Amino acid sequence: MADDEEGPGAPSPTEVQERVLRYWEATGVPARAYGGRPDGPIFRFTDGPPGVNGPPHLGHTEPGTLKDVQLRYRRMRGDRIVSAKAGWDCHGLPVEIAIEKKHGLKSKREIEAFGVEAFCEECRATALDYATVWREMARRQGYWLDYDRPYRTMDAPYIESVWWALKTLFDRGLLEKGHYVLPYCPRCETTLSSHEVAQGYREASDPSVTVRFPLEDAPRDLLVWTTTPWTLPANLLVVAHPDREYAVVRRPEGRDVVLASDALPRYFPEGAEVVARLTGRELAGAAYRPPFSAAGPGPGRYRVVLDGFVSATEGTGLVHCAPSFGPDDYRIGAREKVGVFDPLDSRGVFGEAVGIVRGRSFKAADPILLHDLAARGLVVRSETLRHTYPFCWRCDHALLYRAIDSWFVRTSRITDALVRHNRATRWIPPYLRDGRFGNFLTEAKDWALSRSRYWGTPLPVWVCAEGHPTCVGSFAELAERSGAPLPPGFDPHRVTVDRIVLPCATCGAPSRREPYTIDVWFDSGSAPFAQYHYPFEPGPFDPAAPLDYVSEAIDQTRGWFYTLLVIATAIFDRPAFRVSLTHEFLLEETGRKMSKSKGQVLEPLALLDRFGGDAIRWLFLSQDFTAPIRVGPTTLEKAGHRTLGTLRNVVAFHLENAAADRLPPAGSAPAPDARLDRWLLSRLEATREDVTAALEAYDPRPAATALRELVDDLSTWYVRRSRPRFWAPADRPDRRAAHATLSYTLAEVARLFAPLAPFTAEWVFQEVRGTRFEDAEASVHLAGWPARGAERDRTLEAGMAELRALVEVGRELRQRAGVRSRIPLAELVLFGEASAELEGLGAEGLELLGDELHVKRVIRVPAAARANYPEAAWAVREEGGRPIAAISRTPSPELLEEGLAREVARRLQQARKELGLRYLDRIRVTVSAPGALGAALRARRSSLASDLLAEPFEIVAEPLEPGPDVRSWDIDGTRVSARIVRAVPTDPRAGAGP
RNA sequence: GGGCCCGUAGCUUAGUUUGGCUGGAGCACCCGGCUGAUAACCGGGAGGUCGUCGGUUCAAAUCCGACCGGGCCCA
Repeated sequence: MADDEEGPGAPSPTEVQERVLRYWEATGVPARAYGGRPDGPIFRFTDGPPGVNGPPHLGHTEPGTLKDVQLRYRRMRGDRIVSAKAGWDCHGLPVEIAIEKKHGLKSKREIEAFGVEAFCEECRATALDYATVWREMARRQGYWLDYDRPYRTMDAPYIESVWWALKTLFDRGLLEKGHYVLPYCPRCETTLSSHEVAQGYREASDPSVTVRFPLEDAPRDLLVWTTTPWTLPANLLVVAHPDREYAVVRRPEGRDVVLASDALPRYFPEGAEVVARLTGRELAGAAYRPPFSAAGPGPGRYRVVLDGFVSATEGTGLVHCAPSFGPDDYRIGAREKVGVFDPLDSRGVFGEAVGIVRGRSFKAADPILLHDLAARGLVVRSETLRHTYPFCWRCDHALLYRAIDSWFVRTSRITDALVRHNRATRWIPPYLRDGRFGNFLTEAKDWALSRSRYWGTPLPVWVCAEGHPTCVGSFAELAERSGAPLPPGFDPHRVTVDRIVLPCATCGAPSRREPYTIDVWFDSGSAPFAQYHYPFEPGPFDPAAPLDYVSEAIDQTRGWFYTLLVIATAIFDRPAFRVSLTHEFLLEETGRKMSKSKGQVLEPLALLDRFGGDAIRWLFLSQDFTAPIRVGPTTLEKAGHRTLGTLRNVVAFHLENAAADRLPPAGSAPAPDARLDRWLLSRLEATREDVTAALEAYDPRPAATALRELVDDLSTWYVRRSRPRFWAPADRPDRRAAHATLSYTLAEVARLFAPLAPFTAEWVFQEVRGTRFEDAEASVHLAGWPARGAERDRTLEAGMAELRALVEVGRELRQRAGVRSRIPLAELVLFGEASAELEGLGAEGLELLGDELHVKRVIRVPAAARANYPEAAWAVREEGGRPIAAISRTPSPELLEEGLAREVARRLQQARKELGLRYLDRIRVTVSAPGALGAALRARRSSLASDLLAEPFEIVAEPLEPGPDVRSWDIDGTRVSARIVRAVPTDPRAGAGP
């Protein structure tokens, strides 16, 4: 700040950020800080690995901020961070889809023609395409992790650890093959897990049709409702509810129809003729003609069966059942032993079995099938329904549910343990534990783990012709079982691993690898141990210890949080994490959802450049991030302003003031006498307590609030009230005490801010301590967390709060008296007994009050007679019918004069400022003021001159000639003008200027 | 249809767990003041059916119930 290029005032947030980044990078501060103190208590953390084959959006800065606050706090506290590694999620469909697009590949057949090995190589090459952009975003928001040595889910050691985990599950009977109905993406030609599906629900229009199923042995038709006409060719059964009543309704247009009685109003006008009523049970067994004959005959097919799942609120109470295409359908089909019929190929296209839609994709078959049914008079009603439907979370294609072979993690067998371990974790906000997350656990379905894809961790299971599985848990085991050493630099991906044939562990017959990769969420859920190549290499991972802290967005209740818990429970039988801090998504400034697919994305790097990382951090931290937060240029502009901007300005004031007399930074904690100083130190300690408690509790919100209030107090009370002390000569003890107190406080404030606003905090710390951004050791982030400071003086804090309330009362009285603050008033009277707290401030308190309100005398009158203070002479404030305070209304001529002289002084100060002068710049002044005002000025000439650093300071009666150096004002009807000239130019360039 | 969360001034919100003074504050607006760091600050004004209705209570933004509206998750 001593540089002459830098003018007075605080630097912009961007300047602060640039300066700090340069310092950090030049001296290597982050690398020293990442891991915390090597011998400190362990703080277990894992960064959830983002997929980085695409660019980040602004929303990704929010979890980074919340993680970073806690990590910085822990480091300053002296903890060892395990681990401080960044991680990248490298596998999976997002990467594959990018390569498919690049080469115009449209199906798995085309990928195989292209060559799986080459395809995977390209996936590997592009998986981290945007890692540098992500890293840059972290850099500019001040998210400190080790990005030089990240863990990567595609690395061989990582995969080996995942294999170890899978083998552990396999040995415990928790990894099995099954044939179930699963969500399936026909474009990607693979199954998805339920938590992947959960990410992709959206509004869609589908047909809603009611179709006649004619009964074989009665002149009646069953009315069957469906929203998926394409499943009708696969129909094998109709399901009725056993206990509901069904009605047989006479229809003029054709045969009688059967439907649930309570569905009648939805289909027919009141008064429809009901010819019979019967229960579902009585319907059971009735045979019908299926709408299409594709599936062909089979035992038990095409009859009414019973089940309780039939909905009472939708449809006809008679449900079409195609066992291939729905979980309930499958269950009922299996129970009734009618087999399955699936006319679709792996791409969801109809084959030969259903001639009229052969070659059509499943959804495209709907209108053709409906047309055919209508032509046969079987369609009773056909409408369009808007409802939520699942789409592929990565390629956006409509999903279907189909029965298919898949490998499962049997999460349904460990539900109790999942629930128990979840109960031992702390969620912020707390309702997630038993709410959204807890509910999901109790309903946990088996985790469909396998994917029929290419770029992923290969499922380490080999199967012989007999179907015996052999699970491999390490590369050594693979080599041993296969009887041949693995090639040097063995890469476990497809196709290399597919070529390895093993003897079956059960029967010795040759076994081939199951051609699946696994769900990428198993990769990321393994991160806490796989990043250390556990259990193959020594490392800090402790199988008994949950992570101390994770933080992600709310959607991860179905994603990473979930897979972490499943894996921790199934393998280590413990909770996955002690504390989860979960935030809601960001909204655009307009309140709309931030969408990555719809363009209009706020470019995070540009915004971070423009407003600085601390602005966006503060935006998240000072609001309730458990609710959606709106972000945009306008909100960011304001975000850091109030608190961080004010702090920068206090520091700028302090620096300039200290530089003026070359006062050194405070060393240790000062022990000042002045009440104002002691009050500030007490407030500082109170804030330290609050911030520490908040961060100990993992919730930065109260910390941000406490810091904001401290900065407010610092700026609007401490500095303002201390101004005369700061202007005093440098050898005055009071000046030194004020300086030391402010210097010390600002350095401590910097440490308290460091976890939340690391750039601003670093700048404050360096500037206030005069360390000049030179030495890594001097970084605030290596400075340690503030220890307990001076004992709080709660009486003083309360007394000062009361005093400030009295100032507000006084201001109101002045307003009512109609006298501007610049004109001193004679007397302020306080009525009644002072509180003990206020009493504690002593005479100094009253002086301070008088000073602040510009009143010559403040007295306290215990027992007041209201009549002694008539309205004409006094403005009186009453509360509850009793007078609280009174101020004398009318200033004497002397007071008036003093006020006017002050007014002139103020305008001259204003002029100094407008001329861009610094504290120590001297000026030459000639003031023209007539009559009494002139006399008043003359009487105060010497003090005015020294205040204004004006020499000479002349006062004349005659008007000044107008000119460029002359300003003139009208002060309460008196014409005043002044010529102000810089005495000695401080800046050579300014001196040579125009 | 089920679960969870939310609804306080034009906007952002504190207060709700544990019922109690006149429901605070910031931004924006109007009037006034102050200002040798500040896009700062201070006083006054205007702006509130505390989503609606009902209940409990001496007392309800706060507790209970129903409903309305919004969001998210799941069927």
